[in-house]
Amino acid sequence: MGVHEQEWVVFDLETTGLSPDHDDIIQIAAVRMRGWLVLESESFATYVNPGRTIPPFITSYTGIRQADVRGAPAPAEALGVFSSWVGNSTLVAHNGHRFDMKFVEATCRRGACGVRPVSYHDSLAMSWQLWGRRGVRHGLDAVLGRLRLGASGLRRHDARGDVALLGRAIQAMRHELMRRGEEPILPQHGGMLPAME
DNA sequence: GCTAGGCAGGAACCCCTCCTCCCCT
Repeated sequence: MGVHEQEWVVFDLETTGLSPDHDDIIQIAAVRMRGWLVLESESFATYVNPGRTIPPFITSYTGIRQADVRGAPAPAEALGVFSSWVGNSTLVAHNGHRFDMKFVEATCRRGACGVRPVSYHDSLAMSWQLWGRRGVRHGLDAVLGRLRLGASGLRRHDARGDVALLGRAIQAMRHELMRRGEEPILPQHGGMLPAME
């Protein structure tokens, strides 16, 4: 299967903080892409109950309140549901190599769940390829700005808004690379998700 | 975009350790 037909799941996590070891997931959102097109109708979103108080800074940053996660599944359980939704697709996240997948793996470890291998890409690689690694910002806001992609009603730092924007950014970056006559180079990493039930 | 933590990757160097950069919430 060539990269063009490949099916991807673009995903994003909101958490109680930056440390995979000391913080927990509070929201998971994802959208499917096929042939470099975002399939808006095939999306996934859930709040996650971290089993503790969400720091005020995180509530102001993400808009996620304690009441939003009350009654939501625990982190390992939510990841299990997500894993089933992902199926055999390859995951993609922005800075996923150093952030999102670390949280996924730490959550699997803490939840002592059975795991399965999964492949993933980090969309930072596309930004590096397009604009050069050094001396250029590659955060999602910087990428969206360079691509002239506005938020258009989507809320940044809500995982649902972020995956919709990241999907569009990936589409636009691919378009920009093709315009230059380049194929996107996306290194494939190996990670894990909870085993599918 | 305030705050904190630490990987990954490179440099220097021959195997590690140190260092710096940058991104995520």
